[in-house]
Amino acid sequence: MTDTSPHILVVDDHRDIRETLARYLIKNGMRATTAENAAQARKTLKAAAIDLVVLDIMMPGEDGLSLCRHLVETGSMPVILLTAMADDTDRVIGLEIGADDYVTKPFNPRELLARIKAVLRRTSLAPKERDPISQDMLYFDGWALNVSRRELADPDGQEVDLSSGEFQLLCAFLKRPKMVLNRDQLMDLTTGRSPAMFDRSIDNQVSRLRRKIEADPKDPKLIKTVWGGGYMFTADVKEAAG
Amino acid sequence: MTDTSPHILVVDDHRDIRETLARYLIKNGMRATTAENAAQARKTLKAAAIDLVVLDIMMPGEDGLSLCRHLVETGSMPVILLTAMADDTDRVIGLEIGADDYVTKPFNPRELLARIKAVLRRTSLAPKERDPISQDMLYFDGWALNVSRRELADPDGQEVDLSSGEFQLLCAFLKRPKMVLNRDQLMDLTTGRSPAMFDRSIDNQVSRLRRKIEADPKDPKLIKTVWGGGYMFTADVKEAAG
DNA sequence: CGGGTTTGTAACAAACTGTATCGACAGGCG
DNA sequence: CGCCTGTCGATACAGTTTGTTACAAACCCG
Repeated sequence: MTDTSPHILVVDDHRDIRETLARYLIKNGMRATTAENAAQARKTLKAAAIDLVVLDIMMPGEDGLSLCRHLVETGSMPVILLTAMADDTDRVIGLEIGADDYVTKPFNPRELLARIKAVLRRTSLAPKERDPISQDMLYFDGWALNVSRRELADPDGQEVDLSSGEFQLLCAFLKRPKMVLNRDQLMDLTTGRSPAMFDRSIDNQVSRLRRKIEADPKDPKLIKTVWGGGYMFTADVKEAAG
Repeated sequence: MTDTSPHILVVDDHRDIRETLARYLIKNGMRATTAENAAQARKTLKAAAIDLVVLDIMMPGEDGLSLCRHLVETGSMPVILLTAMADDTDRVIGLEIGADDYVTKPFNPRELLARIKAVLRRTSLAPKERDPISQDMLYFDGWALNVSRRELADPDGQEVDLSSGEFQLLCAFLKRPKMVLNRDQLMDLTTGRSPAMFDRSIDNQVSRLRRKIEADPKDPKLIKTVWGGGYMFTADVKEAAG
């Protein structure tokens, strides 16, 4: 699918995981090398032309995190992290130090393959032409929004589907928390279109969004209605750029 | 609709146009003052607290363009240009010197009102919080794409409707002209999602886009198919940031 | 408390987009 | 040259998304 088959380095201390994954990658037209700890990985990185590293951050000995940090800081080596469980702290740390993506164990090999392809795809585009990847996370009231992946996770880590419009509306709110936004402004921030005369579409989107993120849509805590003024997002928002 | 009604200065040498427009604006809850030439406009700007200027660039005496240039360069006074006819050169010049928007005569007052509101809306957001307005135009083979407005105009100046997906696909092509993009890359550049296994959705979008922008969709000149590789946009692309 | 305005949301319709399918066509190979 | 295989174009169709409409409820204000 790519011109020359990409070479992936799989770093994990579980033998079966790394071997199985390597075989799967090879079966799908890629080259794969494995390493069982950070030291071994460093050697391989010097010896071979690796295109991307898949790395478990929880390993004995030198921590995977520090290796990842090293890779990210030194060069432009793409890194995909494996994190045990959907543990929020790990996830956050991984993205904050600049990993290109992460996958939680136990992972679906097909999904990991897709993410590997996606990262290679992005890095294969000339840096000048590449879009700035705003791999940033936004947190509010226990929720986590991965902007680049367009994924929203509730406080329990459960994923919640958002339509395109709902996602844009939520982004608009999160970028301007605690600020009253009238319907025209929201229209501008989401669709960019000029609002029609008697346009209730924003109201509808707000209603639909509330149904998904409010504990009790009848008594909204996050998206407050400002009578005669518009809407306001009231929760604190914390952001973490990738 | 806004806290304090905005004050608009209408500058046009046609008496009926400026009077009618001023009345219309007042009827819709705004304040309006008129001026029939650039000199008069300058006086009014010094005397009153104007929020936005609607300016005809084709006026006898001091040219509207130079006044516009002055306003844009000195302060943060929003300007909406009135341009006679859908004349491409005028349109380009107006945006290049940094006008916030333009409307072509003969114009629909409702549309102008909507654009005034839109510009005020944007400038009312705190500068720090404001999104960078990428008021940029992309030109290719006689076509003009206004990215911020999401409007596409064909070589005759006729507007062509694009769906959200078609617009994103076209943007992806225009940002990377003369470059073969495979389906995975295009998927990444448009929806951002991981592509499904046997996904023909990109093919469909390409087909739909071709129907709209190719003179003969059966024999595409702009979006070439690269057999086994993907698609490539072949025309020259010129961009103009606003 | 009554009238007018604004908001919530259910129901509907239109538009958009992905999937499935078939036929056409390019390339590989004998 | 002719067949075969993988890829592409086009159509039809279905699921989702989204704007409009309508009506009830909430709200402000006198």
